[in-house]
This record gives sequence, C-alpha cells and structure tokens, in this order.
Amino acid sequence: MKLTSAEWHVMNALWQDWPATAREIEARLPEEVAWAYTTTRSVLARLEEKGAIKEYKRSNVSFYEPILTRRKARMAALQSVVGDAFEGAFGPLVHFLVEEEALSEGERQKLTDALEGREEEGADNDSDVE
Amino acid sequence: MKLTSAEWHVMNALWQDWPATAREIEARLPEEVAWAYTTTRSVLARLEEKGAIKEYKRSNVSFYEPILTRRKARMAALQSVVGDAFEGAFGPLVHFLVEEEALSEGERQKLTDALEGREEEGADNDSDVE
DNA sequence: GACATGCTGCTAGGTGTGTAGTAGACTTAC
DNA sequence: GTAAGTCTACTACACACCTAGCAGCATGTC
Repeated sequence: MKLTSAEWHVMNALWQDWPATAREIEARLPEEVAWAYTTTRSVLARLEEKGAIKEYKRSNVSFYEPILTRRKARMAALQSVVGDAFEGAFGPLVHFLVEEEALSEGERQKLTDALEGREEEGADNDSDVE
Repeated sequence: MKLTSAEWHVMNALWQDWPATAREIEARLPEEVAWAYTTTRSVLARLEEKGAIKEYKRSNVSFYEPILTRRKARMAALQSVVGDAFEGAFGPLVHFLVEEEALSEGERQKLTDALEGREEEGADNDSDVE
C-alpha cells in the first residue's frame, strides 16, 4: 500500500502511540504541518477507506489504530522509488547510497557493522504494528 | 526536482541516449508502458515545462535532451522518501535495508565491498548529465 | 434546559497526474 | 499537386490528492 506525503505524516503520528483520537494525532504532527483540524480528519478518512487504519467509536469520539505496519509501508515506499529510479533493484540503490556519499561517516560505520555482525540481537525486529 | 512515475519512465529512456526524438523515446519505454504516442508527448511537454529537459527543433521535429541529471533526480527521490518514511535521515533507511533483508546475498556482498574499498576506480562517477 | 464547545459527516474546490484525442502543418511518394 | 503519413500544438477528462468549510449532533456546565 502506497502512502501519500500527507498520509505519511498522519501514519507516523499514529504509529507513535495508539489508539489515538484525531486531536491527539493532530497534536503530534510535525510543526511544519499546520493543517486545519478538518484536514487531519480528511486524511484519516482516506486512510480508513484504504484500509491502512481502523476506526472505532467510544461515545461519539473516533479512535484510530494502524492496520498497515510501518515496516510494510516503508517497504512499499522503497519498492516504489526503486522501481522508478533504480532499475527495480535494491542493488543500484545501495550502490548509489555508498557512491554518492549520502551517508555520514557515522552512518557508513553503522552500516558496515550491521553488514558484518547481523546475527546478534536478532530479537526485536519484525514486530507486528510497530 | 521531484518526478512522477510517468516522468521517470520518460527520463530513464532519455538518459539512455540523447538527443532523442519523441518516437525514439517512445520506443525505449519499458514494454509495460503501453502509451499512445500523444501521451509520451504530453509527458515530455510537462517535463520541459518543469525544466527537466530541453527541447529544440530541427525542421519541425523536436529533439529532447535532459537538463536534470539522473544523479540529482535520484537524490531528490530518495530525499523525498526518506523525509516521508525514514525520519528524514539516511541512517534509518540504511538500517532498514540491512535489517529487512531487502538485499540479496550478492547485493549485500557488493555493499560490503563498496564500503571497504571505496577509493579504487573513482573515475567514472559524478559525470554531468549521466 | 439553554448555551458553549467540540466532535462527526458531508461536501467542495484547486492542483497534479495519467492518459489521450483532434486539428492543422509539414513531408514524401507518386 | 494530391494523397498518405507523420509531426506538433492544443485541448480534454477522469481520478487522486491536499486542503478546508459547514451543518448538525453530543456533551458538559451553570
């Protein structure tokens, strides 16, 4: 499931902690997202329609929960950009990242470490709705 | 400059070899892009309007050349996805790539090699309009 | 119980994107 | 020079997306 930019904002806020009301989500949006409350609601409605979130009411107030996991959404986003811009494979993307010095030295180091010693601490990933 | 999916198709075809006519570009589009010729032209017109490509005529036939480099377009695409989905930093993206096993063993190996021996063959990258 | 407040449902309008058609100009082959 | 084909310019239209407004219902407070 591909998300739009506005939808990412809302989902990021929701993944942070849920269930959440529209007001709570609104409060968690990054500062530069200065939407009217109704805009947040509209995006939430779209997300629900798409099946990315679930809505339920308690005495007239809507609570929201993610259905789509962050992991899956990230995967879809990457697959989309890789399909458009990197010949459909992760290899060219990785090559680009390394060659183009998009990474800071620290990031590069972490990457090296991760590539070498991936086996330790293999417990906490792949959680459900992160 | 951010490109849409349709624009990526056209730009990918154009970066392959230029200057190129609309017909040539059309012929290079991936098979699954079965557009009418006029669609290709429309996308080209939009790209020209955005300043991503340049158009010039020789006796009534338009030739196209990229202005936007592949490198810059890729960077913009990544920055956009990183901004939406990876907290705005390349670190989390890289972490994700490694942890999520998006990479095949070969890709992982290449990545490791690249990270270690980045200095050799530093000649051919960073060309202009790739 | 009336009023303020806050929430929801519904509607809307502008812009971007994907896709394509039509009309007219030009070119080439007879 | 006329017909057939090819090219361009211009226009169009549906759908998605971003953003938001309005009207009405619920709720709490005095």
